[in-house]
Amino acid sequence: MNILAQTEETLKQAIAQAVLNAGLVAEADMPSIVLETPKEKAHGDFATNIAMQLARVAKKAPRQIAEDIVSHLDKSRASIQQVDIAGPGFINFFMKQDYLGDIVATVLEAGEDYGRTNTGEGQRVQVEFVSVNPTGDLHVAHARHAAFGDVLCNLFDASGHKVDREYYINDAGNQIDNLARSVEARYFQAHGVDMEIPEDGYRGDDIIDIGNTLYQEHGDKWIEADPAERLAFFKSYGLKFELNKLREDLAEFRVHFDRWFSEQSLYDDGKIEAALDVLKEREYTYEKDGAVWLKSTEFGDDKDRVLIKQDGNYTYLTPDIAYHQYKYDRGYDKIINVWGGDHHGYIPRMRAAIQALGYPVEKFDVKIIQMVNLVEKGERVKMSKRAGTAVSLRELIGAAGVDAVRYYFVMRSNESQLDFDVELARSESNENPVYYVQYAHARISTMLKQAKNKGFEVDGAFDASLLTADKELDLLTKLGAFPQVIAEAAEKAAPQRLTQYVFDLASALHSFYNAEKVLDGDNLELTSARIALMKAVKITIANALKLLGVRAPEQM
RNA sequence: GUCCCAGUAGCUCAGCUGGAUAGAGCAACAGCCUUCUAAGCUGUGGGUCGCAGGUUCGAAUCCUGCCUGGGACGCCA
Repeated sequence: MNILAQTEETLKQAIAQAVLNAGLVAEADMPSIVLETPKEKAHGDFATNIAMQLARVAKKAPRQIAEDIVSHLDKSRASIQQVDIAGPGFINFFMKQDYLGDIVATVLEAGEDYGRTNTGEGQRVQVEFVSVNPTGDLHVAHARHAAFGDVLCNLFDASGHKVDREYYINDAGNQIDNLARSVEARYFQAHGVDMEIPEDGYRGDDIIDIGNTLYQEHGDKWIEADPAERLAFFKSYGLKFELNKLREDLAEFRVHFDRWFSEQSLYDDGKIEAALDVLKEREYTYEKDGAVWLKSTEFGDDKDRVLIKQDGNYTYLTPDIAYHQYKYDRGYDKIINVWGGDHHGYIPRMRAAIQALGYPVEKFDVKIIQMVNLVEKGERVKMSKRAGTAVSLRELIGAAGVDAVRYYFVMRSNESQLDFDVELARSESNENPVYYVQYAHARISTMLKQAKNKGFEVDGAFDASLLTADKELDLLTKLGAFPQVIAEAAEKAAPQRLTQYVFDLASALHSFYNAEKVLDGDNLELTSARIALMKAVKITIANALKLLGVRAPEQM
């Protein structure tokens, strides 16, 4: 439990009690008390708008209500120093100076656990993300998915959820046959035969690699082989090759999955049949034009969807329904999919399918990641995966580094399109906020080293009440907010809150650094307190960066 | 035509459950290193929050309509 939240809770209770004592409203009609931290210092440490909220019910002017509340407030209860009424009816609270005093000790004691909360109450969350077809390289847009999904999972974990990260491998559809035929063409090309890549084939460099590797390992063996046998082998070979590459690239990007789930396994284990049986039993399917349809319109979809095509094959949707049934059967409290903006139209039919299966659709949620446009010299670069002109994740990492790429992609709202300027990400300059934050961490490291070298007590007792300078109070307030930032970022699935926070914290640190001297031989008491403060800031920045999957360097 | 996302400072973007004078970075301008890392700090200028209505004590935020840009509307995946 963190200090700030406790203080706020006590304060809220005191306010609620005052409202009741003033007879403004019946207990049943009591609105929830909202506390905010004002931007202006003149508006106190906390403020509430409760008087305005009550204006209607109590049929009184907000300022009058505010006065009633204040006169019934038990100031002794919550470290309140002073209360003001301001503006249209805000009640501003100025806290006793030491209300922030325990924060440093709390942070130091919690260490790398500082910031963790249990707001998730152990709920089990499953997050499926990336899930790129194993037919080519991960490119820029996938990097955004990977960074977002991974940080989201970290946030869930840090806020008391139990998370499973899952990658759905599309290893059963047409595209895998296309992969096999593309590999075949590259294999023959490696042999010197000018076989063309099929129309729907993949033209990425990775396929050339596969063809060459295959040719080196197997020589001419497959040239004269039975075509069906050859394709079957090339399919499984290509799949393995691609999956390994995906795994390695993601690992390098510091993204790991708890489970790689094979679409093919849904066929092999009869899960698709089972799901179809349920849909049929519940009478949400019908036959028309030689195909089997799902009555998704009964659940708000624009039109019904085909489950089994005229040719007897499943559409993409069908195994995916079985997959989601299986997710539900595993007992998750939340099932989250991270999809690209171009798939948003897929959401209504998936929701419909879940309801048709008889499962609670509230558990299902989709986070949409909008497009990434690559920008070079101010102009958008057209990318095409099929044509092989997309910039791969690997190239991106090579150019800008994992830290910068991850930070950059999580910095903005996932729902906004993003222009990614390669040169900007590449530039190790002040345009890159990740360096700014890392620098703050490294700066503290250096200070602490200096402190040791100069013989200051680094791990001793300290008196936090000496931390009264503006910049210190600013740091303390920000430190105290960290657990709440994590909880809110998780709840709203908004990792950009975390980058924003850690940037602000770094900013406060730099500002403090330039305003005050930490190591002061003439004031050992204050020095001890400030060293403790620095350690707390360092821990908090490191914890935040860890959630972002960004390194916290000791020196730069 | 229907649906989704976006439109906020010159540029890139934040903006919480509706709150007080709408923020940050970059760019521009003016300062700060014999002192713990100047990859930093301090200050200045810069805004009809796309447009028009509505809801209310109060709207960048919620509702409706419209405009602009992007995306999606398949028995592809």
